[in-house]
Amino acid sequence: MAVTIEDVAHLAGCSKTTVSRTFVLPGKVKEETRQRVLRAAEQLHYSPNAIARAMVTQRNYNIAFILYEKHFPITINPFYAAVYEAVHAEAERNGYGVLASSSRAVAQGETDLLMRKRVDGVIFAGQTDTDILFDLHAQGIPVVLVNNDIEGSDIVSIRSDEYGGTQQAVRHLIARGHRRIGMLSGQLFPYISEIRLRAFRETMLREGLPVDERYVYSIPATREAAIDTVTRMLAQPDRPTALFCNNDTTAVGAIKAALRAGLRVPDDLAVVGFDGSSVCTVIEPELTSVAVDTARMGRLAAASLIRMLNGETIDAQRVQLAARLVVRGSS
Amino acid sequence: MAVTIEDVAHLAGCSKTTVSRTFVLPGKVKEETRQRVLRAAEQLHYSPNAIARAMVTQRNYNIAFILYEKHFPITINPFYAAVYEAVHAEAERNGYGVLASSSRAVAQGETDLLMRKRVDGVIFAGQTDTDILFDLHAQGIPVVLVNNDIEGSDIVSIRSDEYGGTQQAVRHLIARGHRRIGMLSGQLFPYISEIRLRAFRETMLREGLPVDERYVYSIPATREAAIDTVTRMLAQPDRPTALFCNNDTTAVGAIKAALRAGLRVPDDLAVVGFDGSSVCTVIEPELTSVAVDTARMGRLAAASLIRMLNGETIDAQRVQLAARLVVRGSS
DNA sequence: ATGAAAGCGCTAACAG
DNA sequence: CTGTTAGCGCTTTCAT
Repeated sequence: MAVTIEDVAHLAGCSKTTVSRTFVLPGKVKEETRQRVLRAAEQLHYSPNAIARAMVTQRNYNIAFILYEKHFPITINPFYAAVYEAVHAEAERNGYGVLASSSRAVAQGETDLLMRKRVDGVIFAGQTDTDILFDLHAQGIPVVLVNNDIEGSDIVSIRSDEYGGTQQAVRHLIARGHRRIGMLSGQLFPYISEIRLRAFRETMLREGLPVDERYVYSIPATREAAIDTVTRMLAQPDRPTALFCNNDTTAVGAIKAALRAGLRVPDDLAVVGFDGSSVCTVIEPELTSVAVDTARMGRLAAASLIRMLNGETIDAQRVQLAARLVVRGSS
Repeated sequence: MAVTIEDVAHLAGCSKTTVSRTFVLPGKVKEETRQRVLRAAEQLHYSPNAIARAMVTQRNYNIAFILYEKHFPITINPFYAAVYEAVHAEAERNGYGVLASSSRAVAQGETDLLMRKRVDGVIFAGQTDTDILFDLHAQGIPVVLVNNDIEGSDIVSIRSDEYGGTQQAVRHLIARGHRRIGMLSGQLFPYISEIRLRAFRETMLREGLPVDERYVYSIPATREAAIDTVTRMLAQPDRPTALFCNNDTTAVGAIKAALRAGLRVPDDLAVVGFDGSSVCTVIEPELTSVAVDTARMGRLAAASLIRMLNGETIDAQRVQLAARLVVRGSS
C-alpha cells in the first residue's frame, strides 16, 4: 500500500541501501545516482517510514514533556504553557516531536506511556515522582528537570533565580515607599513556594522592615482563593499597602479583590506577581511581575535533552536563569 | 539492553507468540500460562515496544493536532488551547499520543512531519491548506476538521453555531437597552469572521436597528489593535454605547481602552466577546462572551478521529455545536 | 491452546 | 561507491 524504500530502489535501479544512504548519508553516494534516487523518490511520493527507522536505530525522535499534575492541563497554567511552547519549538527545530502528559497519567501504571512509546528522552516540569525519575535514569533514558532539582543527583536541571526575583520585587515595593507589605504565598509545589517565601522574609528583614505574620497567607494557588483572602484582608484597619504574590494567578485575584472593594490599584493597594506570564497584560491595571524567562527555560531544557540524546556532554548540569522584575501599572 | 518479548518467553517457558497473545488477546491463552507470563513480565519489568508493534500493525497510536499558523503557538490563543486540551485528554484516554504542530511547519515541505512520523490520523484546527488535506485523504489517513469546513467534501468537521451565538450576543445588548452597537471584527480566518459579521448585520437589521458602518471595524485580531481602535472610537461624540467583538482577545482590548479613557464598563460602554475563553474571568469587570463548548469540540474531534481509525463509521459528518451566551460584568 | 516461521521497512556492518 | 546480509521486536498466518 504505502511506497517503501524497495519501490524506490527498483525505479532508481539500485539497492535499498543506496536509497537509504541518499537520505541518511548523502555524502556517501555518487552525485549522479543520488539525483536518480531523489527523482525516483519524488516520483513515487516516497517518504521514509520513521517507525521502521526507529525500529533499527532505536530512536524515534520523540520526547515527552511531563507536567506535574497540579499544573495540568497545560493551558490552565500560563507559566508552564509558555515553557511547553519553547520546548516544542526547539524540539521541532531539531526534528523531534513532543508528547505531552501529566505526571498523574504517568504515575498510574502508565509509566508505560513513556516506556511503551519509547520516547528518546523526557522533560519533567515542576514536581516529580523521584521513583519514575530514577527508573528512567537507570534505563539510560536522558532526563531534564524544569523548575525542580533533585539535590545530590547528577540530573540536569533548569531553574530560575527565585530568590533574586523575589528580592527585586520586595525592594521595588519598598522603593515605592511601602512599609506594610503582605505576601500571598500560593501553594505551588514546596520547592518553589519555600524559596520565594524565605526570600520575602529575609529581604524584608534585611531592609529593616517587620514581617506582619497576619498578612502572610499560605493559600491554594488559585484566583478564587486569592480573591477571598484579599477581600478579607482589605477589611482590616491596618491592612498592608502592598502585596507580593508568588505567582501571577493569585496576583490577578488580589487586583480583582481590590477593584471590587472600590479601591484603586496601585494607589490603595500595590500588587506584584511572579512569573511574567500572559495574564499580566490582560488585567487592567497591568500587573507588575517578576518575569521568568520561560522561553529560554524551555529552549534550554529541550536543547540540553537533545544534546544528551546525541551523546554530547552538557556544559552546565544545573542552570539558573536570571529573573527580572517588569514594572507595570499595578505598583 | 532493553528487555524484549523473547526474554519473557524464556523465563515463562513458552514462545514469543504466547507472550504476545497474553497482552493482545488474553482470552486466547490458558489462565495458568497467562499468569506465568504476566509474572515473568513483571519480574523483568517488561513493557511491549510500541515501535516494534507499530511496525507490524501499521498503527502507532499517535495523532497529530495541526493548528493554523496564525493561531500558533497554541498558548497564545486561549480558544484553541482549550480545544487542544480536550483533544489531548480524549486521545490519552484511548491510549493515543498527540503530536502538535502548526500548519506552517507542515506546509514547509515538512508534510513529512506527518508522513514520516506516520501518525494514524490528523486533526486540523482552523484554516487549512486544502492540498495537504486531500493528500492525506488520498493516502487513506483519516482527517477531522475543527472550526472549518470544506464544502462539497466528505471530510468530518466539528464547528460551533457562529450565527446563533452572534445573534444571542446582539439581542442581549439590545435587551439591555443599547441601540448604537458597534462591532470589532477581528480578522480571524475568513470562514469564521464572515459568518459572525453577517450574523451581526442581519440581527441588527431584523431587530430594526441601523448598522452604522463607521463603527464596524475590521482589524487584526490582537489586543493592541483593539485598544487603538476603541480608543479612537471613544473620542467620537456619537460613539456606540455597546460593542460586539468577534473574539475575547479583542474584547479585552476594548475594555482596557474604555477603562484607560476613564469610562465605566458596562455603564459607559458595554462589551461582549466571543469564545468564552479563559481571559473572560481575568479582566475586571469580567467579560460577557458567547461561549463555544471547546471541551466538547475537542473531545468530539478526537473521538470521531479515533472511531475512524478503528474502522467504525461516523454518525455525523458535520457537527455543529450550540453556542451559549454567558453574561458577566462587562454588559 | 500453543508454536514455528515469515515479515513489517529500514539501517548497519561487512564485503567487494 | 555500491550491494548483500542480517537483524531491530513484534504480530500474524498457518500448523500442530
